[in-house]
Amino acid sequence: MRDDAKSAPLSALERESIEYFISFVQLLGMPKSVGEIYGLLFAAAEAMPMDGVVSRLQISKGSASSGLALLRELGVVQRVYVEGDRRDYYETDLDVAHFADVFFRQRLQPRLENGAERLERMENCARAEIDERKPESEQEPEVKALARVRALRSWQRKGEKLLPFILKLLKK
Amino acid sequence: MRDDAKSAPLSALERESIEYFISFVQLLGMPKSVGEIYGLLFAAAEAMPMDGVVSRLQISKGSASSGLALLRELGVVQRVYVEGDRRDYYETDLDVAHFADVFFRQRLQPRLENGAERLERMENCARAEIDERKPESEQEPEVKALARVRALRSWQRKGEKLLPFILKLLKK
DNA sequence: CATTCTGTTCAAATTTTCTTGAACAAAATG
DNA sequence: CATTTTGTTCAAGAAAATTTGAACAGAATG
Repeated sequence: MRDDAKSAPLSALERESIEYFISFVQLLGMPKSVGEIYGLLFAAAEAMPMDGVVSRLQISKGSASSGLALLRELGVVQRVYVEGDRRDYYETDLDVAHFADVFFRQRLQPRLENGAERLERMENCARAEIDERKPESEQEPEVKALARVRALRSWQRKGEKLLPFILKLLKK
Repeated sequence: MRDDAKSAPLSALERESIEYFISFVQLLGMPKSVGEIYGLLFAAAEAMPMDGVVSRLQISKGSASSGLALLRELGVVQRVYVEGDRRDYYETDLDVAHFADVFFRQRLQPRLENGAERLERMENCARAEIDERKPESEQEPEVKALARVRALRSWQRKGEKLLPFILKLLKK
């Protein structure tokens, strides 16, 4: 039952790669361990089993398992078959774009959609507040509120236009 | 010494605005309270003192103070003078873009720069590893590593090109 | 089949991040 | 000036996110 401290220390290249991807995934709001795993696999010339990930990065089996699952779900890590070995092996292709692509689709897009709904409601609220007070002439603040909602909507639209553009740029 | 529970409850519009900006700032990795404050100020027709923020949002003075400081630093909230009142008042203009702009400049840009340096080092490492083993003919994996570093660099470049474009689009 | 090996799941522990509130400084007030 | 008001800072507490590891399930092995 061989255990920890048994595998080669990380090479300089691997360390750099790992740090590169740690900061990358953190930018996308993902946990550090996911970046470590991806960085290791990216630097690795060969596909690697989960054991390898665990022993080289000194992380727990649990983290490795769920990190790899996530990366696989994102489509940035693939499982490969290695003849004569029962274990699953993992590798990355060179297409880092999936990462960003998934980020935009899964984080930005839902946010934008949810934001659009909320804006709709905000506009209704603002209008309702104005109507309620029509008799009184003290309409100022409510009108201002409506103007704000409209300003916000214009930003929301900008975001909505930006998204497909970014996605296109990521596709080569 | 009037204290908590003294101020009007949030209107529907304010609640929506607050939730809108909570999710927005969280996307940029900022704390919820910052989104609450911004959302309240955005919906408010009038400038508001820190007390107002504290009592309407039911957050602590500390959070309000540092949240407002951050927002001011980002340039998305301004301090305004109100005659006959000792307190500072705060308001937002309608330019939500600052937010995103700051995000890109302060988060993405440094990451890209740091990433570029790291890539440099990675390429050197990869080359060094190749040279070390030149005598042996078993060069395969090292060459592969170099190819990977180069692939990564091409993605890095894409990011670098994307950034100014996004910034431009945000400026109206 | 019983055993070993591989990988997943999830509750508990840990770490990180955010919030609170009390202490403080500075400025205004009377 | 002594007092009150306003706002900041920062250590301690609370909350949220991440990681661990032990228990488990299923597949391969002999």
